[in-house]
Amino acid sequence: MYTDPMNAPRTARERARAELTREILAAARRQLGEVGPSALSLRAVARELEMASSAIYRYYKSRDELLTALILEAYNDVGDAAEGADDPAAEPGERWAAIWRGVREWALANPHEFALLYGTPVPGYAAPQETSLAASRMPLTLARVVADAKAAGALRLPPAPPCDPALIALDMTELLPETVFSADETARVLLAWNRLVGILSYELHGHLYGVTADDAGFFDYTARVSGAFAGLPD
Amino acid sequence: MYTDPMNAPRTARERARAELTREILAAARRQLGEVGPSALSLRAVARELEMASSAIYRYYKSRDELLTALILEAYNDVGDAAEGADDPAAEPGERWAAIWRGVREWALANPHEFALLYGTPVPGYAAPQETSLAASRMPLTLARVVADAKAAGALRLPPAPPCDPALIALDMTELLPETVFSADETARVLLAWNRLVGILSYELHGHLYGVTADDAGFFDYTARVSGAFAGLPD
DNA sequence: CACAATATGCGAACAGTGCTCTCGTTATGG
DNA sequence: CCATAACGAGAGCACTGTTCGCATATTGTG
Repeated sequence: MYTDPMNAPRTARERARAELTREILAAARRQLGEVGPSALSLRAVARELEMASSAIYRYYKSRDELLTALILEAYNDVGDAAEGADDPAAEPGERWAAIWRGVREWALANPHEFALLYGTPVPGYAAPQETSLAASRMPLTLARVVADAKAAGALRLPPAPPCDPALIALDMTELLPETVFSADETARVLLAWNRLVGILSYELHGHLYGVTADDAGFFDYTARVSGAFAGLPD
Repeated sequence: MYTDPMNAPRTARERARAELTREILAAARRQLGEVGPSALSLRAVARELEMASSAIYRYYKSRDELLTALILEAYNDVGDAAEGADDPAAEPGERWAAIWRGVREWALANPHEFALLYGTPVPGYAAPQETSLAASRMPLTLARVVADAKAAGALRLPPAPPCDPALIALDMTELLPETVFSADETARVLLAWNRLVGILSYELHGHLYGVTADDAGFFDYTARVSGAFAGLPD
């Protein structure tokens, strides 16, 4: 966790507050890993920390705010997993597959966090700006592979129905300044991102039961298909 | 609702029981449409029906069982939407797009039901046999378009990484006896089904905010891309 | 240093929830 | 006709998120 030196806690009280805020989040996260988002109980978190349940409200205004903090953390976690799995020196196809596998491993190890991010949204959550930035880290890691391949002149887009530029609002050039993406390329990357999350949702939520015989293998196949569609060579 | 004539209610009590069972489900569904799965309250359902909350338990053993009944109903609903949107006499591409649009309209009109089916699973979910049959209706509608195109010799599979047959457990021939699907074709249909659900999840859960400029248009584009990948002509 | 302002922790309380159990009442089948 | 089974109602249990008032501890300031 990065601490802004300008806003560093100066008094003992502020220091204790920062620490307890993190401890509450950590306890909530432990509980989340065990019981899932819908069963996350503020009172149980308070019990684990041996404090009154009402004291939690000095640090988080509501259960939803605590969940939002967990969401932010989880977005950064999956972003870390994606970026950590990427080896920029490798071949595009290998980079792509490694990122996909990295995200899958994170999702299998943290299914409740994954559900928190990509499953049914919790009742009254309103994604703040900070969240959308963290949320973009994982898909950006995918996009970077495509961008690098394009910069190297290695992008090979297989034929497919074209995407009307008017359908896309996202300006990829803002996020990856050194590359210019066409609407078609942007759309293909978006679909790859959606595919990665979609296939993991299916696997984690049991929709592939009796359908696939080898989930890991089918996942790798899906990664290859998506990579090829996004224009990665071989 | 189909009533088995062999198990038709014979006594007044059985008749009342069947009716009340349906009324409870209907009230639960009304409530589901308003507040979503996680906030569905058994007691509120009982209030709406002006009965004691404990009386509900004579008809559904638990809240989860009531939710399971709602899941079954929702699977059949989306199956109805898909089948109802399909015009077997139309061109494959048109059939495909119509089914996709039909499912999207259902999902937009019933977001909580959609979340119930394809979002985070509720606590103790145990999908009975009946559920998986109902769940297969929508994807089967997609598969039928591909099967018919193949039977007409119109299937044009664009090049893509091959799918190892060992990865697939589903035997499509069991579901569509008149056509023989290769593992590759089966995989492509599976991915199309996953794509349809995935893109709708993104749209409904707000993951496309600031990304797409025209959700309906992007959805149609996604349908075309998926149809082409599944081998539908034009 | 003294003091007012503020931050914090606690316990009680409120309105909910799912669910169980008991207890009369009512309908059913032998 | 009567024992049995089903049923509805209500009380109660163990929870939940959240609010409120009160006591205590820590501040910045006069």
